[in-house]
Amino acid sequence: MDVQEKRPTLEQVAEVAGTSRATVSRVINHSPKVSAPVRETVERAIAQLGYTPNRAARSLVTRRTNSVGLVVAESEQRVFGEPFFADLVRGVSTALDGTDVQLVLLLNRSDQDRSRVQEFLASHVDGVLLVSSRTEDPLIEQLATGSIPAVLAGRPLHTAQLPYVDVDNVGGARQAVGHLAELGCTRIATVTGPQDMVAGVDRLAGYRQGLEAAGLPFDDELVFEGDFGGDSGEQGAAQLLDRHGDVDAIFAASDLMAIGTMQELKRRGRRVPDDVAVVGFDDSVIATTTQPGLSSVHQAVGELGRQMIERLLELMGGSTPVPNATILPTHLVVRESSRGVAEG
Amino acid sequence: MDVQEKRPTLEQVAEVAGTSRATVSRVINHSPKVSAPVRETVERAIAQLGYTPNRAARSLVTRRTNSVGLVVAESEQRVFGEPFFADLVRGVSTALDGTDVQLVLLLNRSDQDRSRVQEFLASHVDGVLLVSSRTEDPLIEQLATGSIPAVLAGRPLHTAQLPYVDVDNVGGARQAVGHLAELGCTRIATVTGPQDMVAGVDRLAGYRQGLEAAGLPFDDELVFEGDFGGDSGEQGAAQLLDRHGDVDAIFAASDLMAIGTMQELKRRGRRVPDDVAVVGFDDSVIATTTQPGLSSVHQAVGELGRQMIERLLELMGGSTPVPNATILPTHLVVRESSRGVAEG
DNA sequence: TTGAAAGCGATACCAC
DNA sequence: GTGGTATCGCTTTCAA
Repeated sequence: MDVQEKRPTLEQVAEVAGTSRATVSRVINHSPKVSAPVRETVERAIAQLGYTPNRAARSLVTRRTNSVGLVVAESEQRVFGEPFFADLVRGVSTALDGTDVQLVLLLNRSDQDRSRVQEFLASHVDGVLLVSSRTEDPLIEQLATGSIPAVLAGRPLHTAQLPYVDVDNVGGARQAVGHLAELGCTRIATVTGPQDMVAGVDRLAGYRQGLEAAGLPFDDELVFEGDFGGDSGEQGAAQLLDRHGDVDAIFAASDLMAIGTMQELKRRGRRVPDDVAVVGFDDSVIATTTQPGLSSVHQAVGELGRQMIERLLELMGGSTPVPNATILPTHLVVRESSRGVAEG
Repeated sequence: MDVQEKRPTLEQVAEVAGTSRATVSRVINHSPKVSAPVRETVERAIAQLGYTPNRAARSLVTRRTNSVGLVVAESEQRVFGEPFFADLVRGVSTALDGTDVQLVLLLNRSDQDRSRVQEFLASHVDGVLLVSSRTEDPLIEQLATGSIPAVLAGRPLHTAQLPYVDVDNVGGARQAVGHLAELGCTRIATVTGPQDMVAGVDRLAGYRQGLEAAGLPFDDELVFEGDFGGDSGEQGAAQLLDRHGDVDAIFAASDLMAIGTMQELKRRGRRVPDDVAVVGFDDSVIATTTQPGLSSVHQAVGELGRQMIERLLELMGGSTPVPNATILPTHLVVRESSRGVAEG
């Protein structure tokens, strides 16, 4: 019934070490005000008893929990589709290694949950990492006005009240389009992401910039708004080709959409890359499993997690919460779906 | 600098309600020994002040943390590859909804970490979910002898000391092979998983059972041991075909290996499914993105997580830890990679 | 049924 | 430097 083993307390360590609680506490917290010999004695006692501090007792007085919450808007297909989530967690977890800060996971599904989550956060974690691309998420606003340190994954669309870390969506998309242009493509279409998500908006912006840089005109009709899912890729390709049969390249804002695109192209007898070159975004595992291999923009998701923790720990350490941004570089990985078009 | 807002305490609630701490505590903990009118007054006061109990203080006296740890052996390609991890977390998280038990994530990478992790678990969580297919993981042994409730994801190979939840790997594999046999295939090879992981062992066992049920002979030479990764699928297919050119079906113990297999087949000019039918295991997203679509054994990973939490909460509630097993059904999802072989 | 009071195990302030 | 001690917010006897 009883969950915990009887663990030694500060008191007992003190007794063994022949000193006081206070001193033992100082040793544990690496206070400089302890003489070397005493410290040594205490450390021996600690080792001997296998003492570890009771977190609850400590939290009670310090008013800190030594844990950070990773809050994920459960609705996020983008987050849960593909290795994104696993990579993020891995990055965060890696960065937390050796800090004795623990990671608490919170998925808030419904909007009803929000107040519960919010309440929980306020009293049970020292900091928050928020993953929510729904640009209007009220939680963002609440965190911004609240007193608890928070860092966002991804640029918030409206508020810039909170520090955030994001990958260079614009740059990645621009690079992808530039690459297609260099290949000699002149009718470059795009299946873009939802325009109420920043990643969708930014990748579209990058697409425009890429066209501009290549001296190609922007054409509304060459844009299809998908939802990052595979089906919307198929629909997108279908619609784009119906509208403009001369499309010779498609930039899809996600790998899943890119794959959908390639499937539709195949269905229509268009060869990839010979007739239509395709580039995706994410560089997920599946990009390597397609036939032909999918060129894609790589984003360092693990690094994203690592950087978020770094920022957060800074804030928790007392840095003034200047809303600042960290943008991680993205780069294009070229595979067969966009290779040898010009050459071939 | 200060992380916490000034939150109301029991004391304050008591004052507002015109009663004592003790009574308020009873109300909060749903003790029956409180008169209706008093209870009502107290509840009003709680609502008015927006009171929520301080977890640390509570833990300190109850010696329970109200949190469970999800421990994942970081090395697990199988766990982090593909949606497995995300699905599992989602399932666990769903099951925890409304329990006020929080989920703490622990990835232990190196073996050195293990003692740290072990120590942490002992003092900071009320229960443990362990995901580790390394059959000899010492953590299993330690948890089995320890006093903290634990549930395993997947059948442990040697010890049956702990309750576990697993998917029906054997049945799924058997079904896959049976399906291939029904299609008329008679030389059914397999690219199996590592034989030091239970999932690998069980899926191979299922393969054998499937052959037997179909009246087909088992042949060592038709078995290649992969590592669940895509590359090993390619190697496997290559080696199997080199050994036996007449292979007319391949059952791969993971989707990634199945895809590798299909790539190698294509490279050799073997058509799927016409020349060689292929079935994978996992039924992950990528199974739907291949050309042709990959038939695969579906496993309910989310349900796995849900069931694990259910077991764990039972144990934490005081059930005697009878090492028992829960096996979740798997089922085959047929797609093009194994369709119309007999018919066509 | 209700209230007073004794801890739970740490931290941190205050003397020495 | 070191030791005593009040304190954190809650649960839980023990009396009343």
